[in-house]
Amino acid sequence: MPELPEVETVRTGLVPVMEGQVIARADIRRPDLRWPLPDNMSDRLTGKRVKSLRRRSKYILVDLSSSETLIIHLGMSGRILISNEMTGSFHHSHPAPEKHDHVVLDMENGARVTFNDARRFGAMDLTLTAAVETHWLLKDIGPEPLGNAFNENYLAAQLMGRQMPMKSALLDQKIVSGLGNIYVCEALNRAGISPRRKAGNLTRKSISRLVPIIRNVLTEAIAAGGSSLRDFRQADGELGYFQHAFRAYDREGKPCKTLDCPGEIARIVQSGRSTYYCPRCQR
DNA sequence: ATGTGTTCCTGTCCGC
DNA sequence: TGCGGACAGGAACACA
Repeated sequence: MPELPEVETVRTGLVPVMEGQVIARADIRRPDLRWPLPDNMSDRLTGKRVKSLRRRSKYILVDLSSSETLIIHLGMSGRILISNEMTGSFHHSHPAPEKHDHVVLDMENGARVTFNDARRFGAMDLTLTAAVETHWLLKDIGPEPLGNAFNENYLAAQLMGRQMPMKSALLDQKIVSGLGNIYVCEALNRAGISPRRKAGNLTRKSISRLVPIIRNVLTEAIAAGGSSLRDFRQADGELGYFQHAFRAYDREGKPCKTLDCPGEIARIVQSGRSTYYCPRCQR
């Protein structure tokens, strides 16, 4: 579930259970996700208070009282479940861990935060809070698409001279960070820009239209709680319904939703990933 | 420097 | 119901 709007939704869901709370117990159930988990991860989390939960691109940043920050990336299939102690039995307890529950954090308030990731493309690391921006995973990523640094001038400069298709350009986290396959398709459809268009060939006018469209798509998706695809494990945080607003993504063969456009959505493959677009109105 | 293809891993869905 | 192949929200890495 992992583009910017979904990650932001997860972050928002974690705030009430984690912020200001002490991590009472950290159960690291396997030593690695995409990469090895940090050394002594359990000890470095246990007893630490969560000062704040931030997001950078598709990363959740958990700032701890120890001056360290837990960096979390959900990869392709990562999700975070929140559970509370089951009452009614004499011993209050949580549901038994499920398959692919790799990291389980018990908060002092009784809430349990479980990181589940079947494919294990996700990642976690611990680093000094002061050094988060220079962490190897974060140091080269581009500006936040909802921030001021992402604007017409910036994007024009980034796209200038680029031969790659627009689809690839917007997926490139160095150009702008946080977009993924869904929201790139959606933004390009709304903007009437073909995903195959060479990035360097966009007109200035086209770029000036695209920037606010990207912002709007993301903002609307965040407001909808993100998009829920095949999995909707009801963690607080993944109740999204933006998938109902898709105009292109996963709509192959269906009518284009652009006003008065008689076209239908096509699916093509670009650098190994599905692209959905309307060949009629996206040029 | 740029752009593309491969790779990591597991689960699900679709056609036979 | 089983089996094989395609495909899945990401992105680092190797290579032209």
